Amino acid sequence: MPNGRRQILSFLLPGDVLTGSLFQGPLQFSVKALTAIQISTMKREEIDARVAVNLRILWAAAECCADEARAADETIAALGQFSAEERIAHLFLQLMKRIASRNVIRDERYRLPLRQQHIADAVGLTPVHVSRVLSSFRERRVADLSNGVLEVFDLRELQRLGALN
Amino acid sequence: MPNGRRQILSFLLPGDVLTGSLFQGPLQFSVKALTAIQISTMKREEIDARVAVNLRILWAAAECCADEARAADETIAALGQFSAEERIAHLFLQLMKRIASRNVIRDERYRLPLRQQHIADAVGLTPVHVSRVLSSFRERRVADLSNGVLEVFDLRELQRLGALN
DNA sequence: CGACCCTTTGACGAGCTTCAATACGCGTGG
DNA sequence: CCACGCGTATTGAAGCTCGTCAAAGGGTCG
Repeated sequence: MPNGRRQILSFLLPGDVLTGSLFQGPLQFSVKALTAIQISTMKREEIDARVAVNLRILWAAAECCADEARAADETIAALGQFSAEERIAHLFLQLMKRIASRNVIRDERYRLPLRQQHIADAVGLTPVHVSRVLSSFRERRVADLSNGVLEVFDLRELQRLGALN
Repeated sequence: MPNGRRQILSFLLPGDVLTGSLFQGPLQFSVKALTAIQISTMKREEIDARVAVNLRILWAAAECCADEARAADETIAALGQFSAEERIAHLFLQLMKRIASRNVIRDERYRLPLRQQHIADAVGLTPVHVSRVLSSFRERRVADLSNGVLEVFDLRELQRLGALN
C-alpha cells in the first residue's frame, strides 16, 4: 500500500482457485507463496472453449467468485467490529474450517506456515500486538500457535471470541 | 452481529445489481433502504431461461460479482491499514467515484442520505469519533458533510488521505 | 560461533471509545 | 403558538486498547 504497509486479503490453501483475473482485467493485488507450490493455469481461449462445450463450468467459476466475495464480507465485518483478540480468533476459525473441509483433522492440530507478521498483516495489527494476544491465548489455554502448528485447546472459547453468528 | 454491533458491507446506489443470492444460497446479510426505492427482481427459472438463450448474461452477472469482490478487497485494505480519517476519506472517494460514474456532478457536491451512524458502521468507528473527524475535515476545509450533502473543497487532500494506490 | 530472523517483553504514548452533558431541528399534540 | 419528545450532532473528560520504541532471548544456518 502507498503508506508502505501491507494488507493480506486472504490465504490460499492447496486446491483453492484464484478467479481474480477471470472476470476482470489485471489483478489489483499480488500473490506470494509461503510454501513450495504447484500451479495450474488456464488461458482465456481454453476457458472460452470449455465453457462453450459445458456451461456448468462458467456457473462453477461464478460460484467460486461469489464464495470469495462472501468470505471477504466476513473479513470486513471482523476488521470493522472486532477487537484484536476477536480478529485473530476469527482468522483461526476461518482457516481451521477451510483446512478441515479438505483434510481429516486429528487432535485439533493444524499446520499453518505463518509468521506473526502474516497474521498481523491479515488482521490489521502490529506483530508486537499479535505476539501479546497469542501469548494470552497460550496462557489462558485457548490455543497455541508456534513453530507453524496451531493447536486448539478450547474451541468453545475461540468460537465465543471469533464467531460471527 | 452477535455483539449487538452492525457492519455495513456496502452502499447500493440506484441501478446497482445485487447478485448475492444468484450463486449461493440465502443472503448472509440484510438489506435496508435509506431512501424510497424501486426494485426489479428476477426468478431463478427466468434467469436460467435467459442464460440458455444468451450466454453473455451469465458472464455479465459473474463480472458484476467479481466487481463486488474487488470492492470488498479495497474495503478490507482500508479497514485493516487506515486510520479513522483515512477510512472516512476512502469511503467518501469510493462513493464519489460511483456516483460520478452515474450522474453528472457539478460543483463537487454529492447527495448522500447518510447519518453519521451509517458512516460509523461502515468504517468501524463510533459515531462520536466520526463526528470529530468530520468536524476536523470541515475546519481544515477538506470536505463538509451535512444535511445529506457531501461537499468537497480539497479533492487532493482527500485523495492523499484515502486513496489506495 | 556468529549473524540473522523471529519472538517476547516492558515502558510509554497516541488514537479511539466510553460516558455524559448540551444543543439543534423537526414533527406532534396541547 | 408553544411545549414536548425524539433523533441527531457536537463537545469535553477520562480510560482502555493498541501502536511505537527499544532491548533481550532463542532458533537456525552459514
